[in-house]
Amino acid sequence: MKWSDLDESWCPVARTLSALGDRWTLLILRDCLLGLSRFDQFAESTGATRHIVSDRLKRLCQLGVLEKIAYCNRPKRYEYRLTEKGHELTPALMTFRDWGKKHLPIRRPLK
Amino acid sequence: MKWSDLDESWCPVARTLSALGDRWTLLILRDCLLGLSRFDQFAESTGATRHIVSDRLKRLCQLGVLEKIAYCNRPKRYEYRLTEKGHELTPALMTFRDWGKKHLPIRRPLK
DNA sequence: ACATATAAGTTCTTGTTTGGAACTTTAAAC
DNA sequence: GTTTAAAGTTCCAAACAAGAACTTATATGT
Repeated sequence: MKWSDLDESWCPVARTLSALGDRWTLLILRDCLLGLSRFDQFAESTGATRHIVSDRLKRLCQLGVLEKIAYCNRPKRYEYRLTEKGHELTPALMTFRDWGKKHLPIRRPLK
Repeated sequence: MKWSDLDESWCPVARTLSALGDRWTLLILRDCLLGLSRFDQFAESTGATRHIVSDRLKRLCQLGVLEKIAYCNRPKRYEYRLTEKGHELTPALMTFRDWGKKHLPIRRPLK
């Protein structure tokens, strides 16, 4: 079964993961919660390639999780903002944050 | 940047997603919460290939999110159970469940 | 006027991951 | 001794990702 076919699943978790559960997408949403909103910021902050950032932002807008807003007209420049729908995912990211803090500590190289 | 390099990120969300945030992994954890525990059950329920199920179960055990327990000795057969560490991810899956129910309704074909 | 800079992408090539089906192993059941 | 079952592994083709270079539109400095 292809991943994208999960959007027709009876299970709401599967449908959500089909939409958001690939690599990078949730990381871009983390950035939005941290206040980032521009293409180059997402690319730098996440480390994803520009190609991926472009693809994920497009899909998040189609889903209504983000909205694309012109913040400058000449030249045309856009930023991306979480919608209410997008904000409703915050608790999941909080859970991942807490879980990571607790169970995946950074291994700092000893000096 | 490669996805797996995120495990060294300063950000706990990124570290968690590096561990669990690929396709299928969270879906296997959903199955565990629904009470499934065996290889073939995961393969059938998620729709992932056996190859992927094998890989993800291995990694979830290494992470300590699941534990592999023999439930039969001759022939050797194993099942997978959520650890306490694994159970702590439940709130994230609940959020995805609620979000999917609310925002991604199933489009049933009209008869 | 001309070169440089900036933001938001797109394109190209190469390498990695996934999807689907078939095969393997161990042992019980018919 | 053939079939069944669970839990994997192996193989190949197709889809996806990584990294770098290129594009477009405009503003800024010299």
